[in-house]
Amino acid sequence: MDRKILHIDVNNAFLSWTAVDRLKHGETLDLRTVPSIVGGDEEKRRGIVVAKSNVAKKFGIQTAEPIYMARRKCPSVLIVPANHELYEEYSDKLYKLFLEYTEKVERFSIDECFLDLTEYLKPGEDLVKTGIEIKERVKKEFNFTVNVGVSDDKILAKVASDFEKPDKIHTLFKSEIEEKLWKLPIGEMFLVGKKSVPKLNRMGIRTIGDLAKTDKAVLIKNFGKYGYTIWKYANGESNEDVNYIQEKPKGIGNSVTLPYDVGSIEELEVTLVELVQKVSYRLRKKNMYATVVNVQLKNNEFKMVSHQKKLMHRTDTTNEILVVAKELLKELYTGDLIRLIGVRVDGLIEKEEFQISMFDMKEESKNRKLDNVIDNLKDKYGYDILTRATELKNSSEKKS
DNA sequence: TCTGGGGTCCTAGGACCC
DNA sequence: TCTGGGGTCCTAGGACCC
Repeated sequence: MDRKILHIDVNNAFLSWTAVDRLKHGETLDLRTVPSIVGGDEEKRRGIVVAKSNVAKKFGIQTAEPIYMARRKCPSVLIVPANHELYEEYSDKLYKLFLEYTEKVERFSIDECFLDLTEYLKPGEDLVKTGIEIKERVKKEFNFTVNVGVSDDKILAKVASDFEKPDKIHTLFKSEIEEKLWKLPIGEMFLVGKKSVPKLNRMGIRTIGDLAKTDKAVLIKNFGKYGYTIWKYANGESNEDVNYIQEKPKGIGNSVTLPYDVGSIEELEVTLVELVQKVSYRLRKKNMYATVVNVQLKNNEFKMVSHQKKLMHRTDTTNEILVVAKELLKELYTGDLIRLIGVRVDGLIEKEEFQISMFDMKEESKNRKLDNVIDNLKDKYGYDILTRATELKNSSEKKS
């Protein structure tokens, strides 16, 4: 069954949205017309390029590279901070516009959607024309541009939207793969990243066409399930559906690169508490319980380690998660200098409103009441309104 | 000059059970 | 004198995406 799919991707999303927002607030310079980047805070050792303007790209600046490198390539590059609330606002606007065309919209990331128009085009309406219409409407109504990929296969639509940027529409129907897809280097394929490219190259696979024509049994032997997946993608046979029903998250995590390498567990615990508070707050906002807690550390040599623990019973309270997270940190910590610490909750399950076990009522009630009070204050006055006693203690210790 | 943060999915090995 | 095999659950690590 052939589908009618569009993949729509915002060009330089974070940078474009920042530029549009600044223009709206009276700024006269359009960031998109100069070498500019959205970057992390260098003083806090988070200095990487998050997004770039096309002008910055012309200087060879690449996403995810350290800002100092970007500056070396273009000393006059303008650096603006990230603003996730703003991005969510623009992402929502875009999503709502897409819903005018079909209810089958999958939000693949903050700046990318798949639209399934299979059953939504009226007689005489054309998929490409609809794609052009959406592209032009976004430009006119929101003042930023998108790329549109058009196909009868979901993954091919995604690959197509990546072809030539910005503000372009491309088709990549199954009937066009030999001509348009197979000549491309293997790394252009969705899911083929920098670790897989050399492995495939060693097997003599350099283009997507080489991959498509390789015996799938050989790929499965060498890469397992992944080998079969990319073989299907290369042959335009992903057959994946547009998942327009919003799925519940499977895990929630926060991590932070510390402003300096930390060599004591007491100091790590201070950040651990903050992370657990943030993660458990988000968990409660989603109305979910966690069944697994996970702690990660990255040392000053960038080596990542993690430990996780399945809980005896599901929970959403700060204290219960914190107790386990502290145990995991103790297990993990070997005395290295630590650069990053992270906390995740996994194995999330939805809260059933009317089935609260006796255990919850007895054991959790105190924790839950405390969390409720704190959450309500955070909702009302902003997330940073409250800090725990441990954090206060630590900051006063530091001052003295 | 020094490398972010939020996710998903897969694999492999060990424990444990029948 | 040697030591099954299948299934599930749990954990650690890694690849990939934006």
